[in-house]
Amino acid sequence: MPDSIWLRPERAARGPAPEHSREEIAATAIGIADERGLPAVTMRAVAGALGSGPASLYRYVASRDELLELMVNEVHGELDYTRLGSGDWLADLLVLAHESRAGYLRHPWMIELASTRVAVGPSAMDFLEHALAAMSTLDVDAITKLETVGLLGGMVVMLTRAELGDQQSPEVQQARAAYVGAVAAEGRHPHLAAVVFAAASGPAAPTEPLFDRVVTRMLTGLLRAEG
Amino acid sequence: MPDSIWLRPERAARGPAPEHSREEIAATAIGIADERGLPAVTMRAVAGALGSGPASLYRYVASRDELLELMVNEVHGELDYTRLGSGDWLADLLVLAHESRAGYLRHPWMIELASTRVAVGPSAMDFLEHALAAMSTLDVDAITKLETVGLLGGMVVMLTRAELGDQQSPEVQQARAAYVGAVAAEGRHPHLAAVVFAAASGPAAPTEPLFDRVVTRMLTGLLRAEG
DNA sequence: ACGATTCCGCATACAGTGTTCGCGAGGGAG
DNA sequence: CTCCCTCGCGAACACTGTATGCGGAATCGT
Repeated sequence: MPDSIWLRPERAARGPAPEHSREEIAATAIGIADERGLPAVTMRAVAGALGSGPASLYRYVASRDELLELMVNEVHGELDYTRLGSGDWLADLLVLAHESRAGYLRHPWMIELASTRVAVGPSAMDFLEHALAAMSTLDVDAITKLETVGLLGGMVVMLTRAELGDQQSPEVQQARAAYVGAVAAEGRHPHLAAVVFAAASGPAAPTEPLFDRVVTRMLTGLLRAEG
Repeated sequence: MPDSIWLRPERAARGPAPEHSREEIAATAIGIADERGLPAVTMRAVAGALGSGPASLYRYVASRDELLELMVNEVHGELDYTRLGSGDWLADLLVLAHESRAGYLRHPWMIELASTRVAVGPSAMDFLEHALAAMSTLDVDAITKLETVGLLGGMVVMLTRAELGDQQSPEVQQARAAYVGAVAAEGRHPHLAAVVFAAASGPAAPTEPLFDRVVTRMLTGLLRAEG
């Protein structure tokens, strides 16, 4: 029995009205994730922030996964599409990429979610529609366009993750740095040692131009007329 | 206190010898993941397959995360670098990309792990060393090369995930398909509807050439002399 | 050769997770 | 008004990862 939360009515036809809306639940969960990270988004925590017990949440959501879907959808709903319609497909796709990136920067935990699951909700459908609209003048078959949107989304996730840096705890970072340093000092990885030395002296390169350059390269490569 | 498993000696200086090796533990966990998926890799399951209790595993590994690190390292150790050394940096990087992809295809759960954590272990260091060696003749600064390796790895993950298709359970897939169909039929997403229609009629496009094309495009874009 | 020391294996237990069951109460449709 | 459906939720279950403390074996220093 196919059962998507987006096909289920938010309010039942009969009976008392629910005390919370999906939007409110999503916003509450997002608040928790923003300030304490994704692992803190437990059923108990969200229910508690809503002022009720864990079991009550299951009246709105069939599983924790669906709760996460609600959160992702809400963030996708924050995106702004008013800068579209330039007439240039590449410019429009870059706008979409930047909007997407902005969402990830506002809610870093979204990166982890976007890396694992493919967003399928009302807001994701709107995003997809806009992306396809941007490519509507291109003479490429529909499936390629769909793949392009998928790869573009993945690329934004990758680049934004790199931009945000290591998401791990300081102890893990320190442990890894110690190990990499040991390997570099050990002498059997000369190229690695050179990079470690260079990274220790110079600061991180500016990431802003990298984003547009990489995305543009990929898109033009994918959508070249020759297919 | 920095504490990486790769800096900890596998066998202590004194005391009895451990009954299992890290390699054996990793192989056991990999076996479980291969046949029952990553969530089935619990401390109890791995310990049970090794013929002991859960607490024993913690003599070898400080946490479940470290167990996963062992698994990732083991798979990276399967890669074959004998096809390198062509003299052409792009060809060599493509070989590395294909080797990496082969590892993901052999162990699909690796995709999920690679999406979340950055691999840092002996085998990952070897991979990195080979990648940097391939780019050694290029006149690009070291940090850019490092970024390139990271982006290349992420790209391979993305493409291989797309190649493997939806990793979700059939019920979830069906539910999502039903929802997308409903949105397409609803009429307010014309471009989406067109793609859904096209996808329903034609089969999936050949992914093989896509892989090389996308990777090549990205690499040449990143490593252009103009930087 | 022989203690002293150090580490291994493991039974047990704990805190915390997602999730289910079953009930009483209250609102909406007829 | 009445019936029935739905909501909220206390309590419990099956798990998870992880900590503790112990007996005994292997190794080192002498």
